[in-house]
Amino acid sequence: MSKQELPIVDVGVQVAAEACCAPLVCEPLDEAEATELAPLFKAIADPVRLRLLSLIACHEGGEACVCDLTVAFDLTAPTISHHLKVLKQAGLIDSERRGTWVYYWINPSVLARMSALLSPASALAGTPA
Amino acid sequence: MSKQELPIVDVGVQVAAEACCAPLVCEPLDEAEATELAPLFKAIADPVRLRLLSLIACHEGGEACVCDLTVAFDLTAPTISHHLKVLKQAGLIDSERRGTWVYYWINPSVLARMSALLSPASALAGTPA
DNA sequence: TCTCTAATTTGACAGATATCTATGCACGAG
DNA sequence: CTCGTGCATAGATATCTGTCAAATTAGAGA
Repeated sequence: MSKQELPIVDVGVQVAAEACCAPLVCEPLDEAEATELAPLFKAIADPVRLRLLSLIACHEGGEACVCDLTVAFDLTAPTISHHLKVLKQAGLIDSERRGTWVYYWINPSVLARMSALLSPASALAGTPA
Repeated sequence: MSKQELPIVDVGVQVAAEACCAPLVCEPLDEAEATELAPLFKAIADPVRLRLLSLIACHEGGEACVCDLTVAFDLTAPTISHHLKVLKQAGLIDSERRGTWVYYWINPSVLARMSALLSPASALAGTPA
């Protein structure tokens, strides 16, 4: 109990980096990493963009036309376009124009990186390496 | 500096089952789910809060005192307090006062849920269908 | 060419957010 | 009880964000 009373000030705890993208729970994020990662989460920190991402990912062929996406919302086309731009600038999706339509698909590696960062504290509980 | 000892702690372990919510890529999110999930990502969509979460998760004992956290930033105490409140209201962390100090620890199950949602687009990445 | 449709860009505006200073509250020590 | 410290809240403000209407760009077809 007395142990918990003491303010063991030891913030500089740098637990030897080893893994390429260590989960949040394994090693403290430095300022640079946090600054780089936060915009990724900001990009999906919106209900519309979360659904857009999901709709694109689940769409047949792994890609979706803007017209497919727009009809799923009660929002105007410019607004959908804006959200797609945010997702694209974050690197979460990419797009290509084919004739009249523009198609979007997700970038799985970025999503995987984000997932890994949040991955279970379980790794900490029992992982050897 | 060569701290190798891992703080293998048991932080209120209650890892959510993986099957609780389908990944983004398996099934389109409906509006209600998106509205519920977006705030979780919004909570970590900030460099300061990402680092706070990481610092707390990595801290010895799985919990950290506010005083430990404040010194890691060039921000005032009220600002840190504000960010901790945002994280807590999102359900990502919890806290308790013990004597003079207030301690924060992360809620692994919420983090696990978020990770699972973004989890491997692998299904999608390899499906030419 | 001219016109129609798909999608983006621009400009504007209400609402949210990050930060600070000043203040208040809850402890523990005298 | 009084004082000092750790932390939270309140209020103020500058900036960012989501949305729409209007204008613009790009391609298809007559």
